[in-house]
Amino acid sequence: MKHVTIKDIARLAGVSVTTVSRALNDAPEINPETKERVLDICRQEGYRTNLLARSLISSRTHVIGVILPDIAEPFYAALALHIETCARQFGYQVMLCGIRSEDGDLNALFDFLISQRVDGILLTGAVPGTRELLRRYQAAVPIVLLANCMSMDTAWECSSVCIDNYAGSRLAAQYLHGLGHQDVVYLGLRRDSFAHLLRHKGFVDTAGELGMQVSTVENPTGRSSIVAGLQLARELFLAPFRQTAIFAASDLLALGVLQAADELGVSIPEQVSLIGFDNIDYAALPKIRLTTISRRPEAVARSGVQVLMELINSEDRGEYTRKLLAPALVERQTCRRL
Amino acid sequence: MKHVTIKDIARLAGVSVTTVSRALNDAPEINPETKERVLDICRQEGYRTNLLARSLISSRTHVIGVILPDIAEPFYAALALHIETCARQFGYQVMLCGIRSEDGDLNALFDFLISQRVDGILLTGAVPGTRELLRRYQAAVPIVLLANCMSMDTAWECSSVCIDNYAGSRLAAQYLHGLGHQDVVYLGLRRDSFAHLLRHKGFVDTAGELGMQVSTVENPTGRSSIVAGLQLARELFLAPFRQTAIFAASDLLALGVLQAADELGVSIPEQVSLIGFDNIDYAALPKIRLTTISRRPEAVARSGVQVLMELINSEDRGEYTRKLLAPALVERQTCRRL
DNA sequence: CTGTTAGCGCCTTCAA
DNA sequence: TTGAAGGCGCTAACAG
Repeated sequence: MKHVTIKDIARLAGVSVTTVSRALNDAPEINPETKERVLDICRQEGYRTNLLARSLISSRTHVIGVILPDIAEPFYAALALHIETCARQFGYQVMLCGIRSEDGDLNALFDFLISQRVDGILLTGAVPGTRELLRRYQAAVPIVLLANCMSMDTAWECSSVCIDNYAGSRLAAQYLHGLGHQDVVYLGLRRDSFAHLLRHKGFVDTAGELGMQVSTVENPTGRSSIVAGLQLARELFLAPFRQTAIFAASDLLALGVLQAADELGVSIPEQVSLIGFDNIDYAALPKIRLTTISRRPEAVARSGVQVLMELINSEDRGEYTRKLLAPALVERQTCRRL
Repeated sequence: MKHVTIKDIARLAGVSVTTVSRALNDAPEINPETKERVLDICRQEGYRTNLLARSLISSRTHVIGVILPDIAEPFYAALALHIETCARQFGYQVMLCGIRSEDGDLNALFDFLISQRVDGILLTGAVPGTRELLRRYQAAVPIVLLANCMSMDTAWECSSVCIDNYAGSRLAAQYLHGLGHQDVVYLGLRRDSFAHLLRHKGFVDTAGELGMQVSTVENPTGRSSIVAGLQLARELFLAPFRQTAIFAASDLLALGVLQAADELGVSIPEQVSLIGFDNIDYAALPKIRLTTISRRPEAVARSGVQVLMELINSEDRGEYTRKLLAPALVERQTCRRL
């Protein structure tokens, strides 16, 4: 592919490359007529600025790198979509990078992005080894952590944006209490995840304040999947069961609960109310209609991009912004008033 | 952000930049010891090649642009994921660009990508104005159309990879016939979409050959959404209804059909069998379990990347590769044997 | 208003 | 085996 350069245009227009450059960047010191003539030739010849060359000088690429754990997961897909939309409003392009758990060589990915001279990086999800990554790369490129609640620990020297997991569960507890539920189960506690620990604490604390009984079912599988939810719920439903509501630690678990209920003839919400956490797209489906807590991907994305932009445009590093966003209750049809 | 350059390293190592360059690109003409010493200093100083500079010379960025209509649509999310995985195997990074229908200025997007000097572009989905785009940009950058069946028309001078929509419906018809269905409905024909026209033709042709009756319900809404499916199916179920199976032109329509059936007490598959088209993630959900035709995003992605790589590495343009991939039947629980 | 010169960071001749 | 010089396409001084 042969590309037309500023030099070609200069030759064709009979002017110097500087003049062409000025025309292109509408600089003030240029004769309007010359400018028009030059621009005409540019259009005619299909000239397109070589951004590589420009970035080489300005050391600004107007590209940010976005690292997602898995774009096929609906929450991250939504996040990606909104990041892109928002970044574009700032004149930025997104370079999207997925990491699969197997070959997850994040170091290589960071090296690549920095070599590519991206202006900043959005690292989403709670990736193992994040701290190490920050220590190694934060000096070389602005980084903002997204949807990673560990980063809210004051010991983490970094900027981050995350939904408030604690407040989310609080919301769920208050909602169930408002519907008259007194005896509920928290299904799917994962001790390996900081986010889940927070969710659990928020729920238990609030339920306690409101005088509700809560029994916790742990999820030992280490994954919040539909099958995990299915298994946990089966055990729950097969034993004598007095609780009136279930708070599932994630929507996928909740879907598993729905399936178990189906199998065992437990009707939701008539016999048991169910509320999830995440508000993944599936939750809105006709046959699902799951009441849940939204992690508000759009708000997280917008805020994350903003924080990153500020970081990019600020001179002094070493000052970090942290945002904890309020989650939102999405009421659908899996909870009923007692 | 101050970056270490090859020059800094040269100074620190007491050699010339050329030598450093040779060490970095493991060129043969260099003393192994010098090389080690230089590389040590590079590591120590956190040197990272400036790919902008390198690309400026090589005029290869090892980046491809991928344009998606909507990353939040499960099919395209899956496509993106696999494109990225596959491109990486070729040593390529992906620059992902979503286009929202509103501001869909594809010309600007193409200009940007070309300015960014991406080595090639994957344009996915059936975007209006594709022909015009090809005419304008194909000379400047290798382009491959993905999941756009219009491009299979021989009048289109371009490379493309697409699932065989005709064969997909054929599969559906044969499957229903095999189960003993003789009288079926094709639900959701959209005359504005070439893909849908093909799906319809494939179904009707095959049904005819097999001696089945097929009645077609058109979808006038112009969108294959859940609500569209819901409305069409309501009308269908409320009138006297003798058919034993429904082929929905897309999975979203099928989800609408499921909801209508639920509402009106029609049980699937006991009273009516249902088969969709797409195999979106939702289709596999516990409470859905929709039998459908897969568009095989992984295969489409892999093939598309391959074709693009060949195009990038070949000298002569003007020769186009087209691939029509075979779809696959995904049997779940919404069809029954008569 | 316009052109000349220099340089961004790197690679590639060509000489030493 | 090493280095010096030139240039990729562009912008930014500084003269004219």
